[in-house]
Amino acid sequence: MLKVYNDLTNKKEEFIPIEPGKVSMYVCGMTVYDLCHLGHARVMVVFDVICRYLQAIGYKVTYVRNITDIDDKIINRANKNDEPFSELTERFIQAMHEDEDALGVLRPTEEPRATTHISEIVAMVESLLEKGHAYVGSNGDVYYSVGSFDGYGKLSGKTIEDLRAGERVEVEQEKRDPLDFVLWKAAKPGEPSWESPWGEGRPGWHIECSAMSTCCLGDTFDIHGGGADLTFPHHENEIAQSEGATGHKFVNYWLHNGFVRINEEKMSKSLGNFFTVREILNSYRAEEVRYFILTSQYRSPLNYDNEHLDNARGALTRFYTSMRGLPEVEPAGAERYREQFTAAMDDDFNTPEALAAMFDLVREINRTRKSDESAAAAMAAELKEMGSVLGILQGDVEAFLRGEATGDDALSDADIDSLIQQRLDARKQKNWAEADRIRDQLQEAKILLEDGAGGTNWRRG
RNA sequence: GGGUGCGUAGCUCAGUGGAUAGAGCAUGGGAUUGCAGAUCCCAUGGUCGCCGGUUCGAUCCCGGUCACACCCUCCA
Repeated sequence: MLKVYNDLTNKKEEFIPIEPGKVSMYVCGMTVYDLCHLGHARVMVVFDVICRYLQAIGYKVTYVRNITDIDDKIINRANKNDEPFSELTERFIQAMHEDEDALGVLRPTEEPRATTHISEIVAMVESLLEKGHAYVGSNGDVYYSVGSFDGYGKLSGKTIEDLRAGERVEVEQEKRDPLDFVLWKAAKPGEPSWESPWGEGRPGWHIECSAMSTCCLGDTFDIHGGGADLTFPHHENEIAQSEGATGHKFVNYWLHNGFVRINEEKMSKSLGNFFTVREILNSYRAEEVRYFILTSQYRSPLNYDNEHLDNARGALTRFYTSMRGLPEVEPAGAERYREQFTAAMDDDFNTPEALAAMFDLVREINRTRKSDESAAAAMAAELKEMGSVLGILQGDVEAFLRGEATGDDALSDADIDSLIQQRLDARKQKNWAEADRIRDQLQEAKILLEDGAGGTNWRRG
């Protein structure tokens, strides 16, 4: 039985979809004015794994993740670059897709963009106006009237009084209440804009998610996800908008992932202490980054540290080493580990615990392979299948362990094979000094040799 | 100040109302190896933040307290 931690109730709850066998899920995606950083990667990987697991246990998942392709930051960046905003966003959408692909993140079912859903957004704003949840300011902005919505604060656990007490924003003159937020922003001269009943303008940030999620998944859907910083105000406002407009419950389960931290500080664009996915992929393999993300439960903070990425390499090496040299056969023989794995994932997608189950299986494979290679191979196939739910261990075993030659003076595979052959000859003659010299020489080049019963394996360390 | 979490092995993290609290890495020993590596076995290592309550029994539930993080402003 799958249980998920629901931020709406602050409890772990049994997951019951609206429609048996199907799951509708919406995740707040990127604002595309810059490259993805590790925080974005975490959202992508976490919800990718959630989606994969839901599919693995038999659900047909409709996974929608939006792209915010119009907002202040985009306009500012485009102005700074002196280019049309749409060129900027196209470029970073493409970059985002490249990063996702690199990280093995499966594409969502749909990736709606704000600029292609203006009519749905306008329709929702109109509906909110009709129902008395919104008003038009004299400057042409349309605002949501927070006080008109009874349930405001139910997701973030705040009350309107608390919010007033913590008020830190300059009051905008047009707003009737400082807590009100903009639904439709009137265009200033030269800004990109769309027609609306209230004049030329563009959507506010919160309304696009309400409009697009409702449009793609219906008034009520199963799961809404995103980073923890979106809980308030973004998701709170989405609830107010959607429930205000449709009169129906918006979302049954709210899931938020924790932050990536670096040096005990939140990694964020405003602090400028972020690593882009690309930078990290210069030093580490995508699978290592993915593994690193999965070593913590999705709601917990994730501390960035090179040492942790190095550990990821070690752990994956252990996984791949257990599969090395075994034939590809039908999975079998790992029932108890599979149960352990499923129990972990059923418990709010507990990937660290799921990985522990896989480590237990690795030991079992290594124990078994000495006496019964075909049984070990079947278990290795089980391991690979579990890995597929997490999006790891799908690569070629030898390719992973041997890695890629880097640098101009790096040895080619052929060079290495030739040196290994020379060493084998030396060993046959019990010329240990020469054998060890070759091994040390290879080790200088980060090539580690492993003598076994079936010959000598090598890997890059 | 308000909200939401969290505090478990040296590090990163799991877990549980009850018998010796687990994993990976790290450390020590053994097996294997020409030596190593990989692997297996064993071991070291935790007063489960602190105080109190409920209970036959709490690390786990409840209350309080301290520390930390995030949110209350754009942010994944």
